[in-house]
Amino acid sequence: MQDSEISPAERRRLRVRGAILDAAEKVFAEEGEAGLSIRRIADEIDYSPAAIYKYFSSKDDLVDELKESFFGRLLGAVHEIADRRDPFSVRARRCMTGYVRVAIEKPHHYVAAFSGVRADDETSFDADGFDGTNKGQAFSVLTDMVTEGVEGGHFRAELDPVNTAKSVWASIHGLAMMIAHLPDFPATASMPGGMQQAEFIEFHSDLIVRSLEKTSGGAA
Amino acid sequence: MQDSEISPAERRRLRVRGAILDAAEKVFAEEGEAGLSIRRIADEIDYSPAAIYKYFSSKDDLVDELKESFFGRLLGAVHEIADRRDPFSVRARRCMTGYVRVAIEKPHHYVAAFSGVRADDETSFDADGFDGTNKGQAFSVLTDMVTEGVEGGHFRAELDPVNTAKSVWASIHGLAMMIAHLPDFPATASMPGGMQQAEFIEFHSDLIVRSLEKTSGGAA
DNA sequence: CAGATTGAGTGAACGGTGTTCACAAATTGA
DNA sequence: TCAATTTGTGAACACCGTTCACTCAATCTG
Repeated sequence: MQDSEISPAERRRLRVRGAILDAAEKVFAEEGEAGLSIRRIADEIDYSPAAIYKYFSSKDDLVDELKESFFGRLLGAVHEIADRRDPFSVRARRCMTGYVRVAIEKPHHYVAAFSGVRADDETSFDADGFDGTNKGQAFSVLTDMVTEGVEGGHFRAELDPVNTAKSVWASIHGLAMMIAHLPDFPATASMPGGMQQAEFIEFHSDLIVRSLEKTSGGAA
Repeated sequence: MQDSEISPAERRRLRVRGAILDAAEKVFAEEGEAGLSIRRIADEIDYSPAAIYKYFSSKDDLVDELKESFFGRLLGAVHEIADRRDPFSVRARRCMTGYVRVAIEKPHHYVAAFSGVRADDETSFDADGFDGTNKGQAFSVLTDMVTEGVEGGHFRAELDPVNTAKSVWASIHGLAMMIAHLPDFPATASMPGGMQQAEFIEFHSDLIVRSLEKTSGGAA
């Protein structure tokens, strides 16, 4: 593993490429996709707009890389939670709350990550990791969790892991989107004892897990 | 109710305004917000781009009207379902399936309707209709439904209507967004007995209702 | 009816966007 | 040292939303 493997030219190239991505990331996080322009990035790194096209074939390409890397971080967070040795029921809940929490840390990223998926010809949703994309892997974490829940007797036996995982994902995705778009979605404004954001995320996750569990009964 | 109330000039103005909205609606439905430009609309109705600014103060204004009208239709559909005299449990499920079904009829509209909400300073989510917007009303339908479910003994008594309605809304919103972005989200591609879209929407709605119900138990 | 006033519609322009292209400068390889 | 490849640039193209001075037709008023 000698770093003399890559020439100084390549290293310099990677550094500039990184600087472009960093500048883009910064602007994107603060002002979203709308505020991000090639000329703005160029300004930020003191290059001419045209220079960026020596590193990225189009703005979409550049933005796609931002999205993928964000999704990677999101996936990492969920994985990290899923791998913990907590009891299943708390682990399942934490997967969901963790997903939402990380997702809304960068609202613009999360929203954008789902905005331009039209291009994907075949994002097949099979049971296993398949298509190496981060999105695919995030999904397989969910199917694994459902399978474990069913096999461990926590979840209803008739639940199909793939469809159930999709439903669960849709539900937490919905909350993440809601909060990303209207940040004070959970805050029940005029209600004195209203829920804080964190509390609401837990409430929502709890409802989802409940919908899968065998025993429910309102144990007041 | 004599139509001589409005002058021919006003009528003509309304007709042109309508033509602009119709043209915009058509382009928007087919190509989304990205494909919609003032010049494109102007072309479509054989006017100059500048003419449109005699009817709308900005493109955002125009698009906002498209969104609001779409949300109105969505609200109408859900209301219509909520008012039916079906047994509660099927009515509750139909509210959700209906919402998703109508939402994804015009994916671009639905996505856009949630995209630019940042401006709303105070979309307070109280228990009642409040803020006359369509969004607000759609929400109140949900709180009413939860309240009815709790009072009727179908739902767990400890559920707070406002928070529960928000959670339910987030869940169905998530599915609608998923399908809007990746249309074959439910289709389990490589799985032979995979679910069709309609079937999956019902599955998802069923899971949501189950999370609220008192009795669950896996009655296989 | 004549004249003044309002409003609709226009073409041209401004500043912004993503992107391309011919060209200069610098770095690399022989 | 000379050739070749790559990096960076400035100017341009086509598009965007928007504005503004302008024309022309319809309307209201005396």
